[in-house]
Amino acid sequence: MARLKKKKVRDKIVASATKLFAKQGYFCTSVNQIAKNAEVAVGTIYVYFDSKDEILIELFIDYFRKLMEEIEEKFQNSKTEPLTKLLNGLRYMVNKLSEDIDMAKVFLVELRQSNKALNFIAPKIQKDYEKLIKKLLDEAKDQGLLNENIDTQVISISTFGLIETMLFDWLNRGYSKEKLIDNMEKTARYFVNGIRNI
Amino acid sequence: MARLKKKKVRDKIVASATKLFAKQGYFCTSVNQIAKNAEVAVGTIYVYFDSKDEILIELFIDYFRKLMEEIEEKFQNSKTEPLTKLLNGLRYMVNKLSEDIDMAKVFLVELRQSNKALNFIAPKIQKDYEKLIKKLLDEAKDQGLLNENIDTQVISISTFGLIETMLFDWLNRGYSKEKLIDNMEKTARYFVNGIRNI
Amino acid sequence: MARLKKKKVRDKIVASATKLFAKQGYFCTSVNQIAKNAEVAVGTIYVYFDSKDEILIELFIDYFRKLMEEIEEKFQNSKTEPLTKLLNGLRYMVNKLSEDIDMAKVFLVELRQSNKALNFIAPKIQKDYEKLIKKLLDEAKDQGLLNENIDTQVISISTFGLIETMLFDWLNRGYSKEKLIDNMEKTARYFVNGIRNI
Amino acid sequence: MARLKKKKVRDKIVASATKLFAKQGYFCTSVNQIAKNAEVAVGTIYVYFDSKDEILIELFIDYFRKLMEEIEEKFQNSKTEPLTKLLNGLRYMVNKLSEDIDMAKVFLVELRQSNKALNFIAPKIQKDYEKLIKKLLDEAKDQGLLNENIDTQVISISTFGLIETMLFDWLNRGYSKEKLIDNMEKTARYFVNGIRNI
DNA sequence: TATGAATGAGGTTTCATTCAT
DNA sequence: GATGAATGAAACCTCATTCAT
Repeated sequence: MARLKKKKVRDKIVASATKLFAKQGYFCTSVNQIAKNAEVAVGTIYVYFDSKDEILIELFIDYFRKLMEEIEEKFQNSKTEPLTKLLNGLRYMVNKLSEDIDMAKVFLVELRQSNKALNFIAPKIQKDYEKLIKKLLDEAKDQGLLNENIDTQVISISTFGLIETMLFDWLNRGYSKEKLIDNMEKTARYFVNGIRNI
Repeated sequence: MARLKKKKVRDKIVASATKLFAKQGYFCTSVNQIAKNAEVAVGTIYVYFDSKDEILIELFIDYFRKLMEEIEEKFQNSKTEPLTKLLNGLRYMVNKLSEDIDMAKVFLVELRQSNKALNFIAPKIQKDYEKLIKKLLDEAKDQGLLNENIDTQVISISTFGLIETMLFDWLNRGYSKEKLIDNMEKTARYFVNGIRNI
Repeated sequence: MARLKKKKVRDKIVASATKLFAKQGYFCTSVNQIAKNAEVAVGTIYVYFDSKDEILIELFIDYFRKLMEEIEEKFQNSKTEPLTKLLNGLRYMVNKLSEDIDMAKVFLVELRQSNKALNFIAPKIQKDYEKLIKKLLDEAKDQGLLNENIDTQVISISTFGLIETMLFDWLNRGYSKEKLIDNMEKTARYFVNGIRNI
Repeated sequence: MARLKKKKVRDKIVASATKLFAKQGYFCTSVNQIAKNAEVAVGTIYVYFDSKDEILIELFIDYFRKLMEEIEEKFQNSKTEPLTKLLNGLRYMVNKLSEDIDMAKVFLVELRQSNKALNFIAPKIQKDYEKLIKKLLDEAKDQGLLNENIDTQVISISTFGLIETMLFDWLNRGYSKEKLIDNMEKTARYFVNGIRNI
């Protein structure tokens, strides 16, 4: 029971921080604001986190690990053709992030901050993503779906960027989620068409 | 002569700010640091700029306007095939930005900050870019180089994202400029291949 | 207990501010000085007050409300003749203010500053004072002690001014408190003689 | 001609300072503002005045000297009864100050500032005023118009205060100049009635 | 005389963090 | 664990004054 409550307080803080970071950015959000919004005292935050930096970091790691696990599971279980898997994966990620706008905003903006703490996290996230994609592409190569001299690393980087870009544009212009998914589908298809062996 | 000196001081401030914003980010750079690095007094900064925000904004506008003008000129003067023009343009932008690493960093990171100031600038920059690209793509469509149902807006957004992504990856991993250009070439070719009418 | 301490810190800040505002004026007193003199950290001041302005405002309101309540009580309880009440009231106010020189100085000087904050406070104080005096004078008129065509509003304004002037002169020239009270008695008597119906 | 221009520039500065001090107060007015408003360069101000303080001081002295000279002349030339002269003098001063609202504001507010510079000037002004009034009252005493044990010093102080108060109230509440003059007449008559020997 | 860019000390305020309760 | 008053370094910005032109 105590355990449960502990979880609840921590979650309230994370939710509050995510929301405020998304709305105002990391630097324009004060720990006092996070506390007030989470309906706890400032001191309480420091019971669960060592510093303001830590909130951001843990928030990221938690979210991204879950996302990666979900994707990986999707990739492993299915027997679909690898390039279709890739399209599905990209759609899934965009869809998932679009369901938690606050997280998406934090993900897009703060991941690029040259914040001391994040300097350490951001590359790790991207590396995890790349490993996933490269495995898929190697599989595709093995099946002869990709030309031999296609650079799989470049594709990893690019697809990550396309996800970011599409989300960022959507957040900025505020159109419907359907339009976002449609845009992502299109750009992913263009790109995959470009690398597919014909 | 006085005019010349005035220009010089302003330029020193802009250079100092760009460098520091790139290294530490906007929020972790203090006006005092900018002043010290530019070898002027703090007060001098406020002779040329109304606020710290203004430095960032003017710095962006100045740089981006120049970049856009150069690209536009390249596009207009040449009689090359439109899709090749697009490839050339993307290469040119990456090349240009890679030559001023500090500016590139600021461009990639701060443009996403939801700062009051930037909320105003970022969309304008992207809109300028889009207009340029769409004109090119419409030209390509007219010449039958693109399939009729290709979404030119999505392509504009995507190519902007690919430039950002490639640069960001390069800055993070620190490989050679040749490798960066090569990566950009590849991803651009993949993408253009995907939309080209065959 | 915590409550008690909280009250004490606030009081220390108010006392420190009053003293320094009196000695140096509002603008020549820095928040750092107030903090140092109150033996608290600068930040502590902003726990209790929103801004430097607020300190001045709250300090005034607190003091003046108390003073008005005391006078009102004196006026209501006594069955003395109204014009004697007036003389007593004026003497009481001068006496009271002379006992807290710092407060008197702030009262005399800062009340005239056209500070945004004070523009709001000063009129309120004077209105409260006027209401009190006019009630007394109307009473006197009813008893036939004042000529019918005496302007009670003018008298309110004037007596307020006489208090201010006598105090200001005393502070400037630094004579004994007895002399101050004596001067106030005299001028009040001259004035009341001038309006009394004979 | 050069002389004339010199005068003109100085006057422009004084007029600008008076206006701004009246509107914003001494401390909230910057030298740059004064310069801009006077349509001269900042440096020019320091050609004519040693410091910001000096502007305020000279502005006061200039104005008050003229005012006193005018009153003195009025008092000397006339053969009117002294107490009527006093009433006339008070009316004249209020009338004069009410014609230059900016100067009146500065006069009323800044004269009380514990500004280092003015600490020296304010008493001098009041002393000049007192000397004038006491001379008049002594004359009245000699003619048997005042009771022997009337305190002429107190009256000097009080009448100065009444002028200030009436003006201050007028500025605060913003009624017509006729009403101001009427109020001053009334309060002066009440007061003089109170001291007149009957 | 007149200019106005340059100065830098000092102003108010914020805020991540601590610690006694 | 939970609290929130207290801290003080450091942030941005102002402004009276100077001085080379």
